[in-house]
Amino acid sequence: MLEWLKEPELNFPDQITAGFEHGVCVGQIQAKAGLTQSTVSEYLSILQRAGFIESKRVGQWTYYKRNEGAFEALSKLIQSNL
Amino acid sequence: MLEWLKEPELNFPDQITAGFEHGVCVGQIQAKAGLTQSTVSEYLSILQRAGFIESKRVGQWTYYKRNEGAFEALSKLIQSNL
DNA sequence: TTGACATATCGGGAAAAGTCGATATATTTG
DNA sequence: CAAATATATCGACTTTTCCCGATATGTCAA
Repeated sequence: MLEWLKEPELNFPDQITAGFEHGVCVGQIQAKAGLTQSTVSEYLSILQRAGFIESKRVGQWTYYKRNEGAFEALSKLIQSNL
Repeated sequence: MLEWLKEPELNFPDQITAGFEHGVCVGQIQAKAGLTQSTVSEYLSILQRAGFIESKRVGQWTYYKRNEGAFEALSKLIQSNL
């Protein structure tokens, strides 16, 4: 999922509601993942708590997008401690 | 354990048999880890199969040391794909 | 070759992670 | 407000991972 969210336009061409400035909504991710709605929702919330993605509620949809800063920080941490 | 093996002289001052050119022996790692011999042995063999450490049998001892190349490769992979 | 020591492998139980269906909550529309 | 839709949460079950004791293998020294 994190890979997918690197290029939302490419990986979620079916998302019609507006643009991708807020990210991708749960339903789109679920469809692509082939897991149940509850599993995907929980997974996304874990990633969010870990700081890797951010969410924005817009109407009845929740959009998730990557928090690139977290990945940069992790990359540096890994580089210096691995 | 991987952290420990970055500085064997510092982390395993009790190892007396020769130097550290071959790495650290299982018993030393086990003592520091506080896990059973079998657990540590299995763990080390997993890390070896994954390519992160190398082993050298010297007499009745098996010495393990980090394979820095694997860590560099992983670091690059993470950097470019994260 | 036998006994002592170091390590490896095996089988199983406990803990953690992954996944699901059912249901709750939130939002929009009529 | 009621129905429809999207997402979140809960409890249970399954799968995977972790860790152990017992035992096997390999090596050294007497």
